[in-house]
Amino acid sequence: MHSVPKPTESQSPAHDVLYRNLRTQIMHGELAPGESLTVRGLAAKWNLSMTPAREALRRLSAEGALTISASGRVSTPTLSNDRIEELAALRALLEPELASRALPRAHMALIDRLQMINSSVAEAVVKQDAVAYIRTNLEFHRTLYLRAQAPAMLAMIETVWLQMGPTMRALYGRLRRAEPPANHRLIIAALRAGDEPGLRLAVRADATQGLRMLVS
Amino acid sequence: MHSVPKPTESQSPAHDVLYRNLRTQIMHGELAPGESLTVRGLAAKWNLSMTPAREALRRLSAEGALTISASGRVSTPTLSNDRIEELAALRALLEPELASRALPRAHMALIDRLQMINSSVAEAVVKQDAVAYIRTNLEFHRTLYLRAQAPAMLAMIETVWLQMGPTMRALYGRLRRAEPPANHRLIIAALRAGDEPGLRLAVRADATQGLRMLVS
DNA sequence: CATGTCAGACTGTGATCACAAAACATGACC
DNA sequence: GGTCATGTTTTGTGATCACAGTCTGACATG
Repeated sequence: MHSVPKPTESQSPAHDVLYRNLRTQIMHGELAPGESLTVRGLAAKWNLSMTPAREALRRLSAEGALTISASGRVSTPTLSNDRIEELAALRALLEPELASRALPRAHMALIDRLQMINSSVAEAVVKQDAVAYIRTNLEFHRTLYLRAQAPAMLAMIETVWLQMGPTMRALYGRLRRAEPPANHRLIIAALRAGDEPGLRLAVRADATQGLRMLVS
Repeated sequence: MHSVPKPTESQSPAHDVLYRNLRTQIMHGELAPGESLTVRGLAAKWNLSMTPAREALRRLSAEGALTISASGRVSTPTLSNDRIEELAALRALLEPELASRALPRAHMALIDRLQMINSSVAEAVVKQDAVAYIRTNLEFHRTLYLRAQAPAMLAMIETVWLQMGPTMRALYGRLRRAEPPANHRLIIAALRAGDEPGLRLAVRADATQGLRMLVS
Protein backbone atom coordinates (compact mmCIF):
# COMPACT_ATOMS: atom_id res chain seq x y z
CA MET A 1 0.00 0.00 0.00
CA HIS A 2 1.33 3.40 -0.93
CA SER A 3 1.52 6.12 1.64
CA VAL A 4 -1.18 8.72 1.43
CA PRO A 5 -0.14 12.37 1.76
CA LYS A 6 -1.25 13.53 5.15
CA PRO A 7 -3.69 16.43 5.09
CA THR A 8 -2.71 17.88 8.45
CA GLU A 9 1.02 18.06 8.67
CA SER A 10 2.09 16.45 11.90
CA GLN A 11 3.03 18.99 14.52
CA SER A 12 4.71 16.26 16.50
CA PRO A 13 5.91 12.89 15.22
CA ALA A 14 3.57 9.95 15.20
CA HIS A 15 5.62 7.96 17.69
CA ASP A 16 5.35 10.86 20.10
CA VAL A 17 1.58 11.22 19.99
CA LEU A 18 1.23 7.48 20.40
CA TYR A 19 3.62 7.61 23.34
CA ARG A 20 1.67 10.38 25.05
CA ASN A 21 -1.65 8.66 24.52
CA LEU A 22 -0.45 5.36 25.91
CA ARG A 23 1.25 7.14 28.77
CA THR A 24 -1.89 8.86 29.98
CA GLN A 25 -3.88 5.68 29.50
CA ILE A 26 -1.46 3.78 31.68
CA MET A 27 -1.12 6.50 34.30
CA HIS A 28 -4.87 6.89 34.58
CA GLY A 29 -5.36 3.18 35.08
CA GLU A 30 -7.23 2.57 31.85
CA LEU A 31 -5.16 -0.55 31.25
CA ALA A 32 -5.35 -3.61 33.45
CA PRO A 33 -2.19 -5.14 34.96
CA GLY A 34 -0.72 -7.84 32.76
CA GLU A 35 -2.32 -6.52 29.60
CA SER A 36 0.01 -7.11 26.68
CA LEU A 37 0.76 -4.60 23.96
CA THR A 38 2.22 -5.73 20.65
CA VAL A 39 3.99 -3.72 18.02
CA ARG A 40 1.72 -4.83 15.22
CA GLY A 41 -1.39 -4.53 17.32
CA LEU A 42 -0.73 -0.90 18.15
CA ALA A 43 0.38 -0.18 14.60
CA ALA A 44 -2.90 -1.54 13.25
CA LYS A 45 -5.02 0.21 15.88
CA TRP A 46 -3.49 3.60 15.12
CA ASN A 47 -2.99 3.16 11.39
CA LEU A 48 0.76 3.36 11.70
CA SER A 49 3.67 1.24 10.66
CA MET A 50 5.57 -0.85 13.14
CA THR A 51 8.38 1.65 13.51
CA PRO A 52 6.66 4.41 15.52
CA ALA A 53 4.74 1.84 17.55
CA ARG A 54 7.98 0.17 18.48
CA GLU A 55 9.55 3.45 19.56
CA ALA A 56 6.61 4.35 21.76
CA LEU A 57 6.73 0.97 23.47
CA ARG A 58 10.48 1.20 23.95
CA ARG A 59 10.15 4.61 25.49
CA LEU A 60 7.42 3.56 27.89
CA SER A 61 9.37 0.47 28.85
CA ALA A 62 12.39 2.61 29.63
CA GLU A 63 10.27 4.64 32.03
CA GLY A 64 9.07 1.54 33.83
CA ALA A 65 5.52 1.98 32.57
CA LEU A 66 5.72 -1.36 30.78
CA THR A 67 7.68 -4.51 31.46
CA ILE A 68 9.47 -6.59 28.84
CA SER A 69 9.52 -10.35 29.11
CA ALA A 70 12.62 -12.37 28.34
CA SER A 71 11.36 -12.92 24.83
CA GLY A 72 10.73 -9.23 24.26
CA ARG A 73 6.96 -9.13 24.69
CA VAL A 74 5.83 -6.00 26.46
CA SER A 75 2.94 -5.83 28.84
CA THR A 76 1.52 -3.79 31.65
CA PRO A 77 3.36 -4.63 34.89
CA THR A 78 1.79 -6.71 37.62
CA LEU A 79 3.47 -5.39 40.73
CA SER A 80 4.46 -7.54 43.66
CA ASN A 81 3.52 -6.34 47.14
CA ASP A 82 7.14 -5.49 47.82
CA ARG A 83 7.30 -3.40 44.70
CA ILE A 84 4.11 -1.57 45.55
CA GLU A 85 5.44 -0.84 49.02
CA GLU A 86 8.66 0.46 47.51
CA LEU A 87 6.85 2.75 45.10
CA ALA A 88 4.70 4.04 47.93
CA ALA A 89 7.88 4.74 49.89
CA LEU A 90 9.17 6.72 46.93
CA ARG A 91 5.98 8.75 46.89
CA ALA A 92 6.30 9.33 50.63
CA LEU A 93 9.85 10.49 50.07
CA LEU A 94 9.47 12.71 47.02
CA GLU A 95 6.04 14.25 47.33
CA PRO A 96 6.51 15.99 50.70
CA GLU A 97 9.66 17.55 49.28
CA LEU A 98 7.82 18.76 46.20
CA ALA A 99 4.97 20.11 48.31
CA SER A 100 7.39 21.86 50.60
CA ARG A 101 9.07 23.54 47.66
CA ALA A 102 5.71 24.58 46.25
CA LEU A 103 4.51 26.06 49.53
CA PRO A 104 6.26 29.46 49.29
CA ARG A 105 4.87 29.95 45.80
CA ALA A 106 1.34 28.75 46.55
CA HIS A 107 -0.84 31.83 46.12
CA MET A 108 -4.57 32.05 46.71
CA ALA A 109 -5.41 31.36 43.08
CA LEU A 110 -3.57 28.05 43.22
CA ILE A 111 -5.28 27.01 46.42
CA ASP A 112 -8.65 27.82 44.93
CA ARG A 113 -7.83 25.73 41.92
CA LEU A 114 -6.79 22.84 44.14
CA GLN A 115 -10.08 23.15 46.00
CA MET A 116 -11.95 22.94 42.71
CA ILE A 117 -10.00 19.91 41.53
CA ASN A 118 -10.63 18.32 44.90
CA SER A 119 -14.36 18.62 44.43
CA SER A 120 -13.94 16.73 41.17
CA VAL A 121 -12.10 14.06 43.10
CA ALA A 122 -14.96 13.80 45.57
CA GLU A 123 -17.40 13.57 42.70
CA ALA A 124 -15.43 10.71 41.17
CA VAL A 125 -15.47 8.94 44.53
CA VAL A 126 -19.24 9.04 44.92
CA LYS A 127 -19.65 7.94 41.30
CA GLN A 128 -17.34 4.96 41.97
CA ASP A 129 -15.47 5.96 38.80
CA ALA A 130 -11.97 4.54 39.34
CA VAL A 131 -10.38 6.10 36.27
CA ALA A 132 -11.83 9.52 36.97
CA TYR A 133 -10.69 9.26 40.57
CA ILE A 134 -7.12 8.45 39.58
CA ARG A 135 -7.07 11.16 36.94
CA THR A 136 -8.38 13.94 39.15
CA ASN A 137 -6.33 12.81 42.11
CA LEU A 138 -3.15 12.98 40.06
CA GLU A 139 -4.21 16.33 38.66
CA PHE A 140 -4.52 17.58 42.23
CA HIS A 141 -1.01 16.53 43.09
CA ARG A 142 0.55 17.63 39.83
CA THR A 143 -1.05 21.05 40.03
CA LEU A 144 0.52 21.55 43.43
CA TYR A 145 3.93 20.14 42.52
CA LEU A 146 4.18 22.18 39.33
CA ARG A 147 4.63 25.18 41.60
CA ALA A 148 7.75 23.63 43.09
CA GLN A 149 9.68 24.61 39.95
CA ALA A 150 11.50 21.29 40.11
CA PRO A 151 11.08 19.60 36.73
CA ALA A 152 13.45 16.70 37.42
CA MET A 153 11.67 15.81 40.65
CA LEU A 154 8.29 16.13 38.99
CA ALA A 155 9.37 13.86 36.16
CA MET A 156 10.61 11.35 38.70
CA ILE A 157 7.40 11.23 40.70
CA GLU A 158 5.42 10.93 37.48
CA THR A 159 7.33 7.80 36.54
CA VAL A 160 6.33 6.42 39.93
CA TRP A 161 2.70 7.21 39.19
CA LEU A 162 3.15 5.60 35.78
CA GLN A 163 4.39 2.38 37.27
CA MET A 164 1.50 2.26 39.74
CA GLY A 165 -1.18 3.14 37.17
CA PRO A 166 -2.52 -0.26 36.21
CA THR A 167 -2.30 -1.58 39.76
CA MET A 168 -4.11 1.47 41.12
CA ARG A 169 -6.97 0.78 38.79
CA ALA A 170 -7.16 -2.81 39.93
CA LEU A 171 -7.12 -1.70 43.57
CA TYR A 172 -9.67 1.09 43.36
CA GLY A 173 -11.84 -1.08 41.19
CA ARG A 174 -12.00 -3.71 43.93
CA LEU A 175 -12.54 -1.36 46.79
CA ARG A 176 -16.14 -0.17 47.18
CA ARG A 177 -15.45 2.76 49.39
CA ALA A 178 -16.99 6.18 49.22
CA GLU A 179 -14.85 8.28 51.51
CA PRO A 180 -14.04 11.73 50.26
CA PRO A 181 -10.31 12.50 50.30
CA ALA A 182 -9.67 13.66 53.83
CA ASN A 183 -5.95 14.16 53.34
CA HIS A 184 -6.53 16.55 50.48
CA ARG A 185 -8.44 18.86 52.78
CA LEU A 186 -5.58 18.69 55.25
CA ILE A 187 -3.17 19.58 52.46
CA ILE A 188 -5.23 22.59 51.43
CA ALA A 189 -5.55 23.72 55.04
CA ALA A 190 -1.81 23.47 55.57
CA LEU A 191 -1.23 25.46 52.38
CA ARG A 192 -3.54 28.22 53.58
CA ALA A 193 -1.85 28.32 56.97
CA GLY A 194 1.64 28.23 55.50
CA ASP A 195 2.26 25.28 57.81
CA GLU A 196 5.23 23.51 56.27
CA PRO A 197 5.56 20.58 58.71
CA GLY A 198 1.81 20.00 58.57
CA LEU A 199 1.90 20.08 54.79
CA ARG A 200 4.68 17.51 54.64
CA LEU A 201 2.77 15.28 57.02
CA ALA A 202 -0.51 15.54 55.14
CA VAL A 203 1.13 14.89 51.77
CA ARG A 204 3.01 11.94 53.15
CA ALA A 205 -0.16 10.51 54.63
CA ASP A 206 -1.98 10.94 51.36
CA ALA A 207 0.79 9.23 49.42
CA THR A 208 0.87 6.30 51.84
CA GLN A 209 -2.88 5.92 52.08
CA GLY A 210 -3.16 3.90 48.89
CA LEU A 211 -0.75 1.37 50.29
CA ARG A 212 -2.88 0.76 53.34
CA MET A 213 -5.74 -0.48 51.21
CA LEU A 214 -3.52 -3.11 49.67
CA VAL A 215 -2.17 -4.59 52.87
CA SER A 216 -5.61 -4.98 54.40
CA MET B 1 16.25 -31.87 24.69
CA HIS B 2 18.88 -31.39 22.08
CA SER B 3 19.61 -27.78 21.32
CA VAL B 4 22.10 -26.60 18.78
CA PRO B 5 25.24 -25.26 20.44
CA LYS B 6 25.28 -21.61 19.55
CA PRO B 7 28.65 -20.23 20.61
CA THR B 8 27.85 -16.64 21.33
CA GLU B 9 25.10 -15.87 18.93
CA SER B 10 23.10 -12.91 20.11
CA GLN B 11 22.27 -13.68 23.72
CA SER B 12 20.77 -10.23 23.94
CA PRO B 13 19.54 -8.10 21.05
CA ALA B 14 21.86 -5.65 19.36
CA HIS B 15 19.89 -2.61 20.46
CA ASP B 16 20.27 -3.77 24.04
CA VAL B 17 24.03 -4.17 24.01
CA LEU B 18 24.35 -0.79 22.34
CA TYR B 19 22.09 0.68 24.97
CA ARG B 20 24.13 -0.75 27.82
CA ASN B 21 27.40 0.37 26.32
CA LEU B 22 26.22 3.92 25.78
CA ARG B 23 24.64 3.97 29.22
CA THR B 24 27.84 3.13 31.03
CA GLN B 25 29.78 5.55 28.86
CA ILE B 26 27.41 8.34 29.78
CA MET B 27 27.19 7.45 33.45
CA HIS B 28 30.97 7.25 33.76
CA GLY B 29 31.43 10.64 32.19
CA GLU B 30 33.17 9.41 29.06
CA LEU B 31 31.04 11.75 26.96
CA ALA B 32 31.27 15.52 27.18
CA PRO B 33 28.14 17.63 27.76
CA GLY B 34 26.57 18.73 24.50
CA GLU B 35 28.06 15.92 22.48
CA SER B 36 25.62 14.89 19.79
CA LEU B 37 24.82 11.31 18.85
CA THR B 38 23.24 10.52 15.51
CA VAL B 39 21.37 7.42 14.45
CA ARG B 40 23.49 6.83 11.39
CA GLY B 41 26.69 7.67 13.21
CA LEU B 42 26.11 5.05 15.87
CA ALA B 43 24.88 2.54 13.30
CA ALA B 44 28.09 2.95 11.32
CA LYS B 45 30.34 2.86 14.37
CA TRP B 46 28.82 -0.39 15.63
CA ASN B 47 28.19 -2.00 12.25
CA LEU B 48 24.45 -1.99 12.74
CA SER B 49 21.48 -0.73 10.85
CA MET B 50 19.62 2.39 11.89
CA THR B 51 16.87 0.50 13.68
CA PRO B 52 18.70 -0.78 16.77
CA ALA B 53 20.66 2.46 17.04
CA ARG B 54 17.43 4.41 17.05
CA GLU B 55 15.97 2.23 19.79
CA ALA B 56 19.00 2.62 22.02
CA LEU B 57 18.90 6.39 21.65
CA ARG B 58 15.18 6.50 22.33
CA ARG B 59 15.60 4.42 25.43
CA LEU B 60 18.40 6.57 26.80
CA SER B 61 16.45 9.72 26.03
CA ALA B 62 13.48 8.35 27.94
CA GLU B 63 15.72 7.91 30.97
CA GLY B 64 16.95 11.47 30.79
CA ALA B 65 20.45 10.40 29.83
CA LEU B 66 20.14 12.26 26.53
CA THR B 67 18.17 15.31 25.48
CA ILE B 68 16.25 15.67 22.26
CA SER B 69 16.15 18.99 20.47
CA ALA B 70 13.00 20.29 18.85
CA SER B 71 14.11 18.84 15.55
CA GLY B 72 14.79 15.45 17.04
CA ARG B 73 18.57 15.57 17.31
CA VAL B 74 19.82 13.87 20.42
CA SER B 75 22.81 14.99 22.41
CA THR B 76 24.34 14.75 25.83
CA PRO B 77 22.63 17.22 28.16
CA THR B 78 24.27 20.44 29.31
CA LEU B 79 22.72 21.01 32.70
CA SER B 80 21.83 24.40 34.08
CA ASN B 81 22.89 25.23 37.62
CA ASP B 82 19.31 24.91 38.79
CA ARG B 83 19.06 21.47 37.26
CA ILE B 84 22.30 20.36 38.86
CA GLU B 85 21.09 21.58 42.22
CA GLU B 86 17.84 19.72 41.76
CA LEU B 87 19.59 16.48 40.87
CA ALA B 88 21.85 16.87 43.88
CA ALA B 89 18.75 17.37 46.03
CA LEU B 90 17.37 14.12 44.63
CA ARG B 91 20.58 12.36 45.56
CA ALA B 92 20.40 13.85 49.05
CA LEU B 93 16.84 12.60 49.33
CA LEU B 94 17.14 9.10 47.91
CA GLU B 95 20.60 7.94 48.87
CA PRO B 96 20.26 8.25 52.66
CA GLU B 97 17.07 6.21 52.41
CA LEU B 98 18.83 3.52 50.39
CA ALA B 99 21.77 3.49 52.78
CA SER B 100 19.45 3.24 55.76
CA ARG B 101 17.69 0.26 54.22
CA ALA B 102 21.00 -1.38 53.45
CA LEU B 103 22.34 -0.91 56.97
CA PRO B 104 20.62 -3.89 58.65
CA ARG B 105 21.90 -6.19 55.91
CA ALA B 106 25.43 -4.80 55.77
CA HIS B 107 27.63 -7.65 56.97
CA MET B 108 31.36 -7.56 57.44
CA ALA B 109 32.07 -8.92 53.97
CA LEU B 110 30.21 -6.03 52.39
CA ILE B 111 32.01 -3.45 54.49
CA ASP B 112 35.36 -4.97 53.56
CA ARG B 113 34.40 -4.79 49.93
CA LEU B 114 33.41 -1.16 50.29
CA GLN B 115 36.75 -0.47 51.90
CA MET B 116 38.51 -2.04 48.95
CA ILE B 117 36.48 -0.10 46.41
CA ASN B 118 37.21 3.03 48.38
CA SER B 119 40.93 2.50 48.01
CA SER B 120 40.38 2.38 44.26
CA VAL B 121 38.58 5.69 44.54
CA ALA B 122 41.50 7.19 46.39
CA GLU B 123 43.84 5.84 43.75
CA ALA B 124 41.80 7.47 40.99
CA VAL B 125 41.91 10.76 42.89
CA VAL B 126 45.68 10.86 43.14
CA LYS B 127 45.96 9.86 39.48
CA GLN B 128 43.64 12.74 38.53
CA ASP B 129 41.68 10.24 36.45
CA ALA B 130 38.19 11.73 36.28
CA VAL B 131 36.52 8.79 34.57
CA ALA B 132 38.04 6.27 36.94
CA TYR B 133 37.00 8.41 39.87
CA ILE B 134 33.39 8.60 38.74
CA ARG B 135 33.30 4.89 37.97
CA THR B 136 34.74 3.71 41.27
CA ASN B 137 32.74 6.25 43.24
CA LEU B 138 29.50 5.04 41.71
CA GLU B 139 30.57 1.46 42.28
CA PHE B 140 31.01 2.30 45.95
CA HIS B 141 27.51 3.68 46.26
CA ARG B 142 25.87 1.02 44.13
CA THR B 143 27.50 -1.78 46.08
CA LEU B 144 26.05 -0.38 49.27
CA TYR B 145 22.59 0.36 47.86
CA LEU B 146 22.27 -3.06 46.28
CA ARG B 147 21.93 -4.39 49.80
CA ALA B 148 18.85 -2.25 50.33
CA GLN B 149 16.81 -4.75 48.29
CA ALA B 150 14.96 -1.83 46.73
CA PRO B 151 15.23 -2.21 42.95
CA ALA B 152 12.87 0.63 42.07
CA MET B 153 14.74 3.09 44.27
CA LEU B 154 18.07 1.90 42.92
CA ALA B 155 16.87 2.33 39.35
CA MET B 156 15.69 5.81 40.18
CA ILE B 157 18.97 6.97 41.70
CA GLU B 158 20.82 5.47 38.76
CA THR B 159 18.87 7.64 36.35
CA VAL B 160 19.96 10.61 38.45
CA TRP B 161 23.57 9.51 38.11
CA LEU B 162 22.99 9.05 34.40
CA GLN B 163 21.76 12.59 33.98
CA MET B 164 24.72 13.96 35.88
CA GLY B 165 27.32 11.84 34.09
CA PRO B 166 28.59 14.18 31.40
CA THR B 167 28.49 17.20 33.70
CA MET B 168 30.36 15.34 36.41
CA ARG B 169 33.14 14.65 33.98
CA ALA B 170 33.31 18.29 33.02
CA LEU B 171 33.40 19.31 36.68
CA TYR B 172 35.98 16.82 37.91
CA GLY B 173 38.03 17.50 34.83
CA ARG B 174 38.27 21.17 35.74
CA LEU B 175 38.92 20.73 39.41
CA ARG B 176 42.54 19.94 40.26
CA ARG B 177 41.97 18.62 43.71
CA ALA B 178 43.56 15.62 45.36
CA GLU B 179 41.52 15.08 48.50
CA PRO B 180 40.73 11.48 49.30
CA PRO B 181 37.01 10.86 49.86
CA ALA B 182 36.52 11.76 53.51
CA ASN B 183 32.78 11.10 53.49
CA HIS B 184 33.30 7.56 52.32
CA ARG B 185 35.31 6.82 55.42
CA LEU B 186 32.53 8.27 57.53
CA ILE B 187 30.04 6.06 55.73
CA ILE B 188 32.12 2.97 56.39
CA ALA B 189 32.57 3.92 60.03
CA ALA B 190 28.83 4.42 60.48
CA LEU B 191 28.17 1.06 58.86
CA ARG B 192 30.55 -0.64 61.27
CA ALA B 193 28.99 1.09 64.26
CA GLY B 194 25.45 0.42 63.08
CA ASP B 195 24.86 4.15 63.48
CA GLU B 196 21.82 4.85 61.33
CA PRO B 197 21.55 8.64 61.83
CA GLY B 198 25.28 9.00 61.29
CA LEU B 199 25.06 6.93 58.14
CA ARG B 200 22.25 9.06 56.73
CA LEU B 201 24.21 12.19 57.50
CA ALA B 202 27.42 10.93 55.93
CA VAL B 203 25.66 9.71 52.79
CA ARG B 204 23.79 12.96 52.46
CA ALA B 205 26.98 14.93 52.83
CA ASP B 206 28.72 12.81 50.22
CA ALA B 207 25.86 13.25 47.77
CA THR B 208 25.83 17.00 48.26
CA GLN B 209 29.57 17.43 48.13
CA GLY B 210 29.72 17.44 44.33
CA LEU B 211 27.34 20.35 44.25
CA ARG B 212 29.57 22.47 46.44
CA MET B 213 32.33 22.34 43.87
CA LEU B 214 30.05 23.78 41.25
CA VAL B 215 28.76 26.74 43.24
CA SER B 216 32.23 27.86 44.26
C1' DC C 1 -7.64 -37.86 32.10
C1' DA C 2 -3.16 -36.22 31.75
C1' DT C 3 0.68 -35.30 28.83
C1' DG C 4 3.65 -34.69 25.05
C1' DT C 5 3.91 -33.21 20.10
C1' DC C 6 3.70 -30.50 16.23
C1' DA C 7 2.13 -27.35 12.82
C1' DG C 8 0.63 -22.74 12.07
C1' DA C 9 -0.01 -18.10 13.64
C1' DC C 10 2.03 -14.40 16.16
C1' DT C 11 5.74 -11.38 17.43
C1' DG C 12 10.21 -8.98 18.23
C1' DT C 13 14.34 -7.80 15.69
C1' DG C 14 17.13 -5.92 12.24
C1' DA C 15 17.88 -4.16 7.48
C1' DT C 16 16.82 -1.09 3.77
C1' DC C 17 14.66 2.58 1.47
C1' DA C 18 12.11 7.12 0.50
C1' DC C 19 11.05 11.56 2.00
C1' DA C 20 11.08 16.05 4.16
C1' DA C 21 13.00 19.06 7.30
C1' DA C 22 17.04 20.90 9.34
C1' DA C 23 21.84 22.13 9.43
C1' DC C 24 25.65 23.61 6.96
C1' DA C 25 28.71 25.58 3.70
C1' DT C 26 29.20 28.58 -0.15
C1' DG C 27 29.24 32.53 -2.56
C1' DA C 28 27.00 36.93 -4.13
C1' DC C 29 25.81 41.33 -2.93
C1' DC C 30 25.48 45.74 -0.50
C1' DG D 1 33.10 42.85 6.57
C1' DG D 2 28.68 41.33 7.44
C1' DT D 3 24.25 39.51 5.76
C1' DC D 4 21.23 37.06 3.06
C1' DA D 5 20.06 33.68 -0.50
C1' DT D 6 20.98 29.17 -2.26
C1' DG D 7 22.36 24.63 -3.12
C1' DT D 8 24.24 20.50 -0.83
C1' DT D 9 24.68 17.38 2.87
C1' DT D 10 23.10 15.53 7.01
C1' DT D 11 19.50 13.68 9.86
C1' DG D 12 15.12 12.09 11.95
C1' DT D 13 10.97 9.73 10.62
C1' DG D 14 8.04 6.32 8.83
C1' DA D 15 7.11 2.29 5.82
C1' DT D 16 8.03 -2.30 4.34
C1' DC D 17 10.12 -6.69 4.31
C1' DA D 18 12.62 -11.06 5.78
C1' DC D 19 13.96 -13.94 9.41
C1' DA D 20 13.96 -16.44 13.62
C1' DG D 21 12.25 -17.27 17.79
C1' DT D 22 7.84 -17.83 20.75
C1' DC D 23 3.34 -18.96 21.75
C1' DT D 24 -1.09 -21.38 21.05
C1' DG D 25 -4.13 -24.88 20.52
C1' DA D 26 -5.60 -28.98 18.43
C1' DC D 27 -4.61 -33.66 18.30
C1' DA D 28 -2.66 -37.98 19.25
C1' DT D 29 -0.69 -40.96 22.60
C1' DG D 30 -0.02 -43.22 26.95
